[in-house]
Amino acid sequence: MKVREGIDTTPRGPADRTRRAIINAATGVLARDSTASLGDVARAAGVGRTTLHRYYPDRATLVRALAEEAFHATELAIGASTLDEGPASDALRRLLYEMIALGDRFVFLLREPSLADDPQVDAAEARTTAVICGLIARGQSSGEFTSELPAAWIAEAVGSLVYGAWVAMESGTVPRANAARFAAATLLGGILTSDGSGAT
Amino acid sequence: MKVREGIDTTPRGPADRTRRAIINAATGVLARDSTASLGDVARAAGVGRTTLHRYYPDRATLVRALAEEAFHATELAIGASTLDEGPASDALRRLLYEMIALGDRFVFLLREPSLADDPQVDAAEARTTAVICGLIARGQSSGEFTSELPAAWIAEAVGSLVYGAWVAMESGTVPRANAARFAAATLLGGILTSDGSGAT
DNA sequence: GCGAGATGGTACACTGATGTTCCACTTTGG
DNA sequence: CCAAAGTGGAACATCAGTGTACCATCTCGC
Repeated sequence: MKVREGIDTTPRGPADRTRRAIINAATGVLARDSTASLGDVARAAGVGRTTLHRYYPDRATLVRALAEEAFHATELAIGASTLDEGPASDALRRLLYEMIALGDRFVFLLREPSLADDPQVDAAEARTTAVICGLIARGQSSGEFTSELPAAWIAEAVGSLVYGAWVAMESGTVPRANAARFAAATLLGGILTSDGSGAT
Repeated sequence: MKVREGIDTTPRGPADRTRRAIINAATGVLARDSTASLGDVARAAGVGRTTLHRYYPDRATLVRALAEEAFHATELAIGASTLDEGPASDALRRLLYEMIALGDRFVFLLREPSLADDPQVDAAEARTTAVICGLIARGQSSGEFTSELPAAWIAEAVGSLVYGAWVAMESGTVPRANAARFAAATLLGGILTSDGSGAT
């Protein structure tokens, strides 16, 4: 039917609308419970299980499509953060905002067990990790970021905090509007007060 | 057979040794892949599937036992951190070390889907969260920790970074010996250099 | 109105995990 | 040495999720 799918977002008819609905709902459901049945997914998408299978014959096919979509969105988010421009700390802040805005789509990638040692996924993950590590390294060599922590760890911390922010939003611990700001403040400045220690 | 189990760690016979082996192996396997079959768990424990069922008739029973064990270990870790003593920042550092040392057992709690809305688990989680929030609040009112971030968010960040440290260790990104130190440095001080910005 | 496309529901076969039963074997303690 | 406890394997019934086939219905654009 179509040449490529998932790359351009123009809906081309009712079928594409359904496909979108499935992708979105499935990402949401599976991000929250990776053991959800396809029936659950179909119901969440407001679609019959038959229809779901018509678009994605396999569970594996569906998961793969979701992963590609999620990775694509992640790469867009990274692109939108213009990591090469301006101070590294500002760039990192932009990145956190964009990644947290990904919501479901980022968390799904972390939580879906079948993606754990998929070579395709590993490659995509390595690509995005490399970009983030590049930003960290830039910040380190410019003196903005500490060099006492390895860039790879900091990149991992970015992911963890984005995940933590999602969980906090999900559970209502933190309002959506504040999550990104909190995460950025924590990562960049830590939680210690600048002056050091406790005056009464 | 026994009055209570899991509370005191004295092995009372070969049966208890087996029980330990199952608990440990199961925690490790399920923390890494929550969809692992009971056959996988049994094999990892070096035990027949029959024996596994003899100790834990249900998968649900097994998971519950693992969760109780993990929570117990977490509470021990919190206790060992003596959160009430000394500067809050030191206490928090101790907590991070202890929690990261939990390894599998903490991660299992986060990753097992069936624990998601178990009331029993929620209650236990609320208890530990409250203790951690208490520590954060102490640090905030003493002026050690910033008051611009809600304590609940910081508590969430603690969990996220512990998780991130585990992932980093697991993937070999960070050596086990450094993980806790990195996580503590990140949380407390952030990644910005103290002087502010980039001199060449 | 009508045919093409899209959908939902029912029914069915299949599969893998699960939980149980039974039995033979090994180890342990007395 | 012997009984009791502990174990592993095979065999089995069950079940939920999965994937497929078929058909009735609905809604478009023409």
